[in-house]
Amino acid sequence: MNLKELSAQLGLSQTTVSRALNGFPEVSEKTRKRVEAAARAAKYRPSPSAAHLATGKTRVIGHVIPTTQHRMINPHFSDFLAGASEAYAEAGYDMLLRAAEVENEAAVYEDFVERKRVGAVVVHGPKLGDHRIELLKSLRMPFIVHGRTGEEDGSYPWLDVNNHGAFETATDYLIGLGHRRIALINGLDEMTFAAQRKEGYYHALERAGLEPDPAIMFSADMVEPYGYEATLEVLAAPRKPTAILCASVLCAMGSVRALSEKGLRPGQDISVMTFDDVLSFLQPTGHGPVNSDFMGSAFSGSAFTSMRSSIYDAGRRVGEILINSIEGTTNIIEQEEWTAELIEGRTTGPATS
Amino acid sequence: MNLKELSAQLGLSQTTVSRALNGFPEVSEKTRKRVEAAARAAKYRPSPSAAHLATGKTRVIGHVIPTTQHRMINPHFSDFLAGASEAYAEAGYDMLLRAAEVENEAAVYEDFVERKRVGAVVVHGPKLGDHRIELLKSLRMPFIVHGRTGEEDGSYPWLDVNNHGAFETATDYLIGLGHRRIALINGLDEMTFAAQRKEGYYHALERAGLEPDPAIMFSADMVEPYGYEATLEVLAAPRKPTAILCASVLCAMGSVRALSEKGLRPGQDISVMTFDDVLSFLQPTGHGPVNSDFMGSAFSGSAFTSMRSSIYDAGRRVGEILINSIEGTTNIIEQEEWTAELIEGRTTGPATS
DNA sequence: CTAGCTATCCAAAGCGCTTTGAGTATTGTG
DNA sequence: CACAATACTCAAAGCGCTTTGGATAGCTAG
Repeated sequence: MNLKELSAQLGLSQTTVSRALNGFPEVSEKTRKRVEAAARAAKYRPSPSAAHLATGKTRVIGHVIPTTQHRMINPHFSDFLAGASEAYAEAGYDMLLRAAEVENEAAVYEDFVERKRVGAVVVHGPKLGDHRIELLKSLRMPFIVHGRTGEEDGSYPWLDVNNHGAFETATDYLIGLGHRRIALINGLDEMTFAAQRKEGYYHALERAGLEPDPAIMFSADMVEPYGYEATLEVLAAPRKPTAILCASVLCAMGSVRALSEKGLRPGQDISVMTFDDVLSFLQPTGHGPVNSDFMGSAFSGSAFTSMRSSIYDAGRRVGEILINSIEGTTNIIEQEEWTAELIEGRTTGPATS
Repeated sequence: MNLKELSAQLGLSQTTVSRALNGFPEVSEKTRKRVEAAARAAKYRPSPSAAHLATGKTRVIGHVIPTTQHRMINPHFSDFLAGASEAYAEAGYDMLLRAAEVENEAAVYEDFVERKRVGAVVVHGPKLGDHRIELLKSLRMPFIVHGRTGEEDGSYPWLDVNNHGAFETATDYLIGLGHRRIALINGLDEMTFAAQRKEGYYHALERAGLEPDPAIMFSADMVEPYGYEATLEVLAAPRKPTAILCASVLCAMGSVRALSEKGLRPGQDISVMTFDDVLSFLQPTGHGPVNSDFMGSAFSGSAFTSMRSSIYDAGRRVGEILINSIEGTTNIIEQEEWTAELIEGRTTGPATS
């Protein structure tokens, strides 16, 4: 069923039907009702391609997913996507995913613009001084960044968590427990979030009169084996740290694995603290297996002492902001900083050695 | 730059330019070269919407992601998507994601068809006797299933791993090590893959003259806390099993966590075996942190004894098959069964007690 | 009673592409 | 050399929608 058929069936022109359906004031309430009823009955749905061609607007948001060794389609990324796609769906938008090698990401954006493939994009994993921001501005493609580039010039929209503050708070917390030597298992240094977390960590150490030690600071993609290996190194360090601060619960899981292999109990023999993105596959299900109730401890739920901020919620909110900005009348550049919440779990305790 | 401008610039008609670019034989090789060069120089790219409108074809593949408590956008799902999206990108296709509640999935497919939003879809997480297959057939929407519905009637395309065989092999392997009591931490019973795995497990037990015991069989969404909780139950069982068979490395991680909390060493005090989807965030990075080389053991890489089949590769292959089928001339219904590979790790050993 | 509004509705153009049905050179054949 | 076949090329229609620029009818005001 298309517009032509529907309007023929109603004995109206395409113009009137289109206007009735799109809420224009030039059509009487009576006919609008009639049109809407008929459209519903006939299951009429306008073709997005035709609408796009006619208006130049498309209700599709693009995301490019990088395809390198640093495969970023990891649980963090996918939880974010889940949140964003729900926001899109509620607003009648769709999410378009395109895989591309990192060095080709610019070409993809150009393609998006030239073909008018999407109406906006969200930028993932911003680095310090990320080129993509300028590119998108010059292409006049609406966008929002999940994270920041480091330049706080108010010139582009973003949503980010207060990484600096989160790691400063975490480090303060550990110091408050008496820890003087705290290992840092961080994300990749070139990523803004990791750089800012490291700064927060430095800041807290400095205020406490502690010297940061590069020998117990690590930087890599936040995967489980990394947390494991880095922790083994930490344990082999000449002066063994009494606490470990991780950038992701994935690393922290690896860390705990290494510890238990060495017979160390987190929270007692050594403290482990982490940033917690509330990854969905680590949450208690609320369902549980057939013969068990499940609302107990969960790995990331209550076990880890952590700085918590849901990346799923961030995705949702990013979607909302983006859609508001491309639909909305306001021209303000939204920048939203979330504060991670300190959760006291069972993996930290007073410094022992 | 659009077709009209480009052809004006070349002094040719739109017809000729379009045909030159789309490889029609009616245009001389000389003009084709000239057109291609000009198109490249002008960075001309045809509008997908216009092409769609004109041809009725759209190079977009739809995926619907369910939004319930059983949040399926988990690492399994996202690794699959990563693989598929790469296959799409290479073929010039895009991936469209739409979030929907499970009970609304049918409505989404109807919407896809009615609006011609996508050219094909891939069906995730098939259940026994899944309704979606018949729906898609009746809607005449090309599709492929990742997994199976249980009906092996050759009437629809799918790609799946040999779940039955994988769990039969795994169980055989454990029995071969002397285990007589093997716990099963399975996926959700209504999912075909879980049902088939359970059958494989039953089959092997039966051949060995062993009685399956519902008290040590679990069924739930395959998340980490589930593996943890189920393992605690296993350990509390009247007659404690000597081995645990998990449906995902996520469960297995939870299982190992529970074991180490109880002071049990996997592979020595108790055996743990799992299906391994080769999830990307559990693989060794090959990069490693600044001060370490990383090619050591990885959680899922070499540690677990497992039945291994990459879900990322499956996504890639599904993408390829689907694109071939919608572009191709052949009309055969592709059905592809992969065999999971037995990997001997360090989490299994002879039965002890 | 009629000009001037307002409230409704409509025909047709246009978005950027593909494709049908012809038209014009160009070449080969008897 | 005439005619048919071949090789290129093109104008125009159409995909399904939105939107511009009227047109028509019903009312109010002068």
